[in-house]
Amino acid sequence: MDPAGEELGSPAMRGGDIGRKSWMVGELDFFADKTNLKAKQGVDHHHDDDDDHDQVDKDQETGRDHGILQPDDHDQGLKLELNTGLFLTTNTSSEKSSTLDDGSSGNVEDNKNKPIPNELAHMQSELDRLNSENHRLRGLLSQIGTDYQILHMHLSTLSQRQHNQNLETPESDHSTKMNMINGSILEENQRRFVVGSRQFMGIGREKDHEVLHSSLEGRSQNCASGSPQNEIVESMECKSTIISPTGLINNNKRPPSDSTDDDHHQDHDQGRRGQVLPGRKWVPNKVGRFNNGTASPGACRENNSNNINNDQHEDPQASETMSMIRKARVSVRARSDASMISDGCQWRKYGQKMAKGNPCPRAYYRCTMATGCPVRKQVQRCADDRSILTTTYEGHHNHPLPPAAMAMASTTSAAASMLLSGSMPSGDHPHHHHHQGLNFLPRTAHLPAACSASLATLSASAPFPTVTLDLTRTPTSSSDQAILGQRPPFSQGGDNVNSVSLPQILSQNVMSSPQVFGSKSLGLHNQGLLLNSSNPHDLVASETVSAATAAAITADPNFTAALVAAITSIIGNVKSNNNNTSSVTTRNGSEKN
DNA sequence: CGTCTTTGACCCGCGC
DNA sequence: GCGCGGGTCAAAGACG
Repeated sequence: MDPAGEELGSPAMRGGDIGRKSWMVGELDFFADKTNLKAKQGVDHHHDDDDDHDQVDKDQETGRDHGILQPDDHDQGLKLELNTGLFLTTNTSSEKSSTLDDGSSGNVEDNKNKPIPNELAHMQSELDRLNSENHRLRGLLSQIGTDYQILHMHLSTLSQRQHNQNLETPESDHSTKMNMINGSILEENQRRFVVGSRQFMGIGREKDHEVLHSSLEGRSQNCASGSPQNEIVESMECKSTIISPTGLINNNKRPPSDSTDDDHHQDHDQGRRGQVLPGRKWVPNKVGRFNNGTASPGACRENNSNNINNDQHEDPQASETMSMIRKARVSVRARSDASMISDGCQWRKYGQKMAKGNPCPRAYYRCTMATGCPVRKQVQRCADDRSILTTTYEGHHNHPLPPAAMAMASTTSAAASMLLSGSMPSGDHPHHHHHQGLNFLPRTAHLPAACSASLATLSASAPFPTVTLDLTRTPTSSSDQAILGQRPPFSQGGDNVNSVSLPQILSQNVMSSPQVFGSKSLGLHNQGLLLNSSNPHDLVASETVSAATAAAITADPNFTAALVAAITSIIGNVKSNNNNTSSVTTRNGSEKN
């Protein structure tokens, strides 16, 4: 974490500031804070106890400071879950009462006659239960951490081996490259989910958290310095270096001359200050165009041809694939009154055009969090409904991101993962499909029908394949819920602590950004976000999102940004789960093989 | 004074 | 070859 980030003050950096606070939230150790736990129980069972009011007030303050749902959320069970960081208990009163009744054989009359001892007994039993749950989860977390480390080492080894093979045999098998790419995407998703759930749960020692965080940030930063450690996570982003020694399509690595420590410091300084340093300007895209494949369509095409022409060792199919990755776009539709959604990154407007067929101008922004970052985004209001804001992201960041921005940035990788599933590059270029603007999936898309038809669409229209996430639509159908609740493929067995569900995402972001989400979170949970699972193993499949909830979500642009990223990741994982099928999904949800 | 936004000009690819 | 549309550049003005 960048301590100087607290200096962020410009409007453009507030998103990053929010994201930074989310990490701070993630460092809270709810499990270690037994007084906190006790206090929560006091809130749960002693609403009328004046002695606890002070503590409740403290909890309220704490909750506001850290973005925790407030006790005045009428759902006390939910509050308890969030403060333990897990959806361990039911939030329905009936289920809660049944839980409490489990430990007592007495009847209601007995409770009336002996209210205090019974309540104490209940508290004690509840405390014991939570402690045991606590202990179990610690064990699970430890196991997950260990598994992750092992997996990461394994992938690193494989990646390194593959890297060496690629260098030895330039015309390596395309599928192998694809495996590397997809592997990196999956690994990235997994990393995010692990970290995200860890952050959400707020469990684990702070030291562990710091180690993990620094490790992750280190990997990200090391990518710029070419450390072999990064080749898993960054294999896709750094691939261009391997493919093209000329650097013509070097999308994410600055030229060696730029990768100095001074530049790193400058980048960080820029991020801390929330503005471009004096004397620093955006690298002209005449450089950028040849340095990345994410500029204008012409630049992309020019870039591709340059790349292919200048690297005789390049596998044309792999080159095309990489081009597709770089050109893949993620479009987000969300209702917002703001001029653009806040996604944690720092943007600079560089152009505005009137697009044909839309009276609303289209604004062009580029990321200014680091010199030469190739990421751009377009923001335009929908012609039909001007309350809908369409934001299209393109490219990959070449710098470490604040958590909030990291979530959104991941959409590109997820999009690439989706777009690259199957055999897209095998001569069946998406340009040939030309189903412009429809919810038509090319045959390489494996999203479940309901998902593609409602929440996310893949457009293979030229010149860029685009994933569109429509948050203006409410996921109310059971199939939608199934999609949103689908367990990520890396969630193993009965352990769901590293799986991420929509409500977890919601709660996570509620907790992450108190200034923005603190009050709204109450509305979210009161307006139909149902967390009605008492069994953690069934948690993911049992959640629904109401129309009111979706409305509340989409009304908040910041919230939308994080949500979109999370949904995209889930969709990407759903895709991975369905990777053995090949289907075409039409707008009405029917599926053809 | 430095940074950001605005906006007209320019470049490029594509379709006819 | 020409026109159109999308995307970018860069000078000038606005802003703090």
